[in-house]
Amino acid sequence: MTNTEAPRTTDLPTAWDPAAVEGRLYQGWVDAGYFTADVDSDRPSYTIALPPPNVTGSLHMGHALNHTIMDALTRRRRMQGYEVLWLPGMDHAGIATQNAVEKDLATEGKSRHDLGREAFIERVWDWKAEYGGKILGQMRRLGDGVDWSRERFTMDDGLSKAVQTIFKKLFDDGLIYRANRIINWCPRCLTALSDIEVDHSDDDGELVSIRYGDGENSIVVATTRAETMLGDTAVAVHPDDERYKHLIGKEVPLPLTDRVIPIVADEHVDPSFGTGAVKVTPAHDPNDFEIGQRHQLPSITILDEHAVVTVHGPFLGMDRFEARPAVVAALREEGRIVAEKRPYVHSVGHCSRCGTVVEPRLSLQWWVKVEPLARAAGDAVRDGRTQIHPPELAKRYFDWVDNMHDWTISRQLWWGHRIPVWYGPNDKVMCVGPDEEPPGEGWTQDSDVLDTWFSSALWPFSTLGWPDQTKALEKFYPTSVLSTGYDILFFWVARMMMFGLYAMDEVQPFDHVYLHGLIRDAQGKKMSKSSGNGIDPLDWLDRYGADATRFTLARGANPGSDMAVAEEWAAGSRNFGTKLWNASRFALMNGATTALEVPSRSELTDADRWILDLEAKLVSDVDGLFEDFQFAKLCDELYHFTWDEFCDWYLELAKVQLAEGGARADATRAVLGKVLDTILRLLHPVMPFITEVLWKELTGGESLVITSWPTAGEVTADTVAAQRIEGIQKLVTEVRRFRSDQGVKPGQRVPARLSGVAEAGLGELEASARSLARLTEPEDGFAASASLEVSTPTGTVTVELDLSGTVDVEAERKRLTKDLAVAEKELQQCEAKLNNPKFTEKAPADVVEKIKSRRAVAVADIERIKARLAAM
RNA sequence: GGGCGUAUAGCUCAGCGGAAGAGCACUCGGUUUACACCCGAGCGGUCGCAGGUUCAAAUCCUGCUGCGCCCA
Repeated sequence: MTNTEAPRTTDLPTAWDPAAVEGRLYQGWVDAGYFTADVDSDRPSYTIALPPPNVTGSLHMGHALNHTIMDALTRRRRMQGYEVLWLPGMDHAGIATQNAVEKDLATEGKSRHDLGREAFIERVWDWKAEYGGKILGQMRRLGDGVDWSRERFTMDDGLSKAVQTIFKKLFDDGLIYRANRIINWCPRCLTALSDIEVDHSDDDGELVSIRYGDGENSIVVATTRAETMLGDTAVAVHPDDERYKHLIGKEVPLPLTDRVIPIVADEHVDPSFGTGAVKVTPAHDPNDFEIGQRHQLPSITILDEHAVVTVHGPFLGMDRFEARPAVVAALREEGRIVAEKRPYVHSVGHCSRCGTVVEPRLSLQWWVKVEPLARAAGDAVRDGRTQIHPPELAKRYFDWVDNMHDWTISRQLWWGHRIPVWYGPNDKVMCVGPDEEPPGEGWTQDSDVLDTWFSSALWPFSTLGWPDQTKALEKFYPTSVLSTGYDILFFWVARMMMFGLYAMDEVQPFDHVYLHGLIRDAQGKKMSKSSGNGIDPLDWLDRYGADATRFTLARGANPGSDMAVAEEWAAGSRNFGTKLWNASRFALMNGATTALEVPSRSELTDADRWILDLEAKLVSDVDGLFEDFQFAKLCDELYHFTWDEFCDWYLELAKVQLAEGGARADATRAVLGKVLDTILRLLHPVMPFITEVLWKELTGGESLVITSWPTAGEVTADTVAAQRIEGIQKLVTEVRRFRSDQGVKPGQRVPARLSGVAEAGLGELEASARSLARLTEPEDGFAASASLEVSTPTGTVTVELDLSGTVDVEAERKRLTKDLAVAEKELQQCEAKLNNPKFTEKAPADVVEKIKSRRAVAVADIERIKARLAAM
């Protein structure tokens, strides 16, 4: 604390320039070690594992929102005295990164196969060193208070060891197996994909009906993928379908081939869809595969890994999209096309990484048997070990984990964690643990790598040193909160839950899951490259600063619901920062300080007590809203208090108190200092930069980052002060309204005589009221040319003004007529209720009382206004 | 096809049983010694539609319609 004697001046520049200050400030915090977590601390821990961004990615609005939330949460806990660990890092993004490097290689006319596996992987590491992790620098610009000393990457040695450890454990427990099944295959990335790496969209296609067989023994099937008929091994119908009962068990010749295929009965066929008969291609459709299994049908693969036709004949070598019309044309030639529908809109799966249409493909892959893991993941939420916010989304989580399909984890890539399984002579298979030697001669390792999510599912504990029993793990696991968008609840949250519970002896990976909404444009539309409505957060950081960007995002963050953002929102937040800046400058120029003790309540003015009470309520509200993850609401409260209460009213009232000088001015400086101090502390988690600068100037303290969070004390209900301020606000507002209606310039001072002020208990505030309403004392020759009566909670005040004769009677009549209409409507509503005996009988007494007093006020207002109008 | 959510001022959203709110936009007036990124005043809504419950419904229930999301 400084010994600054009030009043003093301030060195604060006249405007807040974020670009000039933020970088330096941030580096200062990092250098001071404020964000470094201490495992040996005896403070309670608070941990957030940053959802690792993709190593190839850069900061987008979704990140900016999520990072703002996590930073706000951790900064508050740090101020509350927790040992905070916010752990940063990235994932290796198998497909995306490999694609990026292969694209690079392609410009040199090379493929990864030209380099060979080892050289290629080296090349990826080089690429990462040079281009990867752009986002880490962008996080600094946002102000993320992460512990950089603990930064992790999913391909690090330690995390790779964690991957191998859990793979071995799952393998030994029989939860990992290898099976030949239909998987989602990307013919461009040349790898398997899990269900959730496939995006479905409604695309234009075609529906072609084809007749198999002839005459009575013929049957018509419909398909959107005519080319797959080359791999048909049956036609299926529902067993109860009267139309086809006679055909069950018979065979039909398959057109364009020399094969005949059976007609089988299967309960899963929907008789009402199409013709009720479906062609069965077990090697190229997941449902057909199941039918094939049930009826022991052969699977004929007709497409290679690039989705090029491999069956001999006229279609050999054609791409699937080329083969489709060719097959239809050939069938038409034979007169087998019964109907064609184009366009036929249907759901088509696309690779989430490259957009290529996914090809269901029969292949041998590694799988995680999720049933026991998913049940545990559901239970952890069901029994409250992990809480989902907002709770409505828990249902979606249960729907997912309770109906989860086994997870394909092998990827036909080079960049990633290689599957630690070796194949030896006589079909021997061996899974190698992290501390074991791979088998020697005659054994080869599986060439595939693991899904990136397999390693990021370990993130909350692999980053803390698992499988070693580290102090960090002991101190910081389970993590406190996982914050992420609800869109990756399934992708990632469920998987972290499964692996966390499994690896950590049923201890959940996080106590709370906070799910925020998605960012949309000003019209509520999804941001996308194609519609060009995306906003780059870096642009906002450049033009409005980190605080404004963060405040905009936090202010829109209502739990679980999407938020629209636009330029104007950021500008509004910037304006708020400027307002805070200027208010602080004013306070400091007038000697606001935290070095002076706030005097006891009896020595304070109504205005002082009023603002202090509001401040206490603000602390309590904001504190509670933080606990509830209600970022939008807490931002709104802070905005409203700062601008509408503190700036618009208290600062104006304080001007009069400061002008009084002496003890009154000193008390005011103390109150200004206290309230401002609280505002800055409360705002710091969301707007760390501007609050830091202002707070240091106000208090001379080291840093707001390590200053204590305000504690919610007793909220005093000083109704006298509250009513008097309400009265003075009413008085000032009515005078302003009158002046505005009368066309009196805002700055023009008007002589006025006030009566009834002391009787209403507003004597102490009269000077303030005059200052705010620009009213001067009546001078010699004062001649009231207009007057108005203002009813306040504590009495009616009459204001007589000398407008030098020029009174716009028509404007005044209009104003009074409008007031009268409002009062009459009010009276009518109150009477309607009170005249209803059921209301007076059944409604609670306090409600009836309230309506009665409202009626009384309305009656008095009507009487007063009517008298005025009559007198005009 | 199944499930979930939502419909409130021109726009984006709060409010979720007892007097319709905010931000932005808009209109008018302002060199008021913190701030024009500002100040003051104002305009603007039968709370999607139709029923029901209740003394009382934007708020609870039912149906309908529109929109959105997830899953198949």
